Amino acid sequence: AVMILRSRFLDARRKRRNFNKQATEILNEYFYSHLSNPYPSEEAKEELAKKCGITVSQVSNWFGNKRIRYKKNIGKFQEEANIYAAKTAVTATN
Amino acid sequence: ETEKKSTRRKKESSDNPESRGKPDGSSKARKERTAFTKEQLRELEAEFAHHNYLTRLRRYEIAVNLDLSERQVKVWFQNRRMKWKRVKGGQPISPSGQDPEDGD
DNA sequence: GTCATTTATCATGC
DNA sequence: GCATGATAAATGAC
Repeated sequence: AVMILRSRFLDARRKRRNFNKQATEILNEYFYSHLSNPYPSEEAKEELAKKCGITVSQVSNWFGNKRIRYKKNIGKFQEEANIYAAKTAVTATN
Repeated sequence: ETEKKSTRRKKESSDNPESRGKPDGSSKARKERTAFTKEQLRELEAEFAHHNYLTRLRRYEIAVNLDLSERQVKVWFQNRRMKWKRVKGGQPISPSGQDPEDGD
């Protein structure tokens, strides 16, 4: 019974703009090549942010969203998981 | 003054892959996300404008007044402080042209 | 206390 | 119409 209306005038905030294709590419590469521990360190975030042309906060947001959305529906991300897994040969292969 | 945000906590490798902020299966169902009313937010923000920090007495008074738990009031102030730091430290001055948007 | 994080929800893009 | 980025309530580590 959530009868609480957020506000009459929905906050004109949250201006969302999609990232570049290559930025998403970079982020996904990192995510799927560190799938066992998708938690980039602070400096890793800074590096990703620089490479993607976005802020560190945006990198954190992206990983936060990606993690939970991946967890909630792994099946939906299987295809792209394959794609990026093939692109990167890192992870724990020692 | 050369000091900055040096030693940031790190907890990784050589121990527990899990470092921080990860609700494990040990916690009971997470509380449903409460949508605070405008009045509640108004009061909270008004109080925050006076004091960034709460005394226990004040926390109790506010909780009773707004019909919130003390925990909710506490957490709200914590989150608010974090947000304040973010906004304040993010862009103290506008380089060129202001874009006063966003900011929940 | 701070603070990265989880999670739901919001607002937008297309 | 969902995909996606951003925000905020809630949690847990420290």
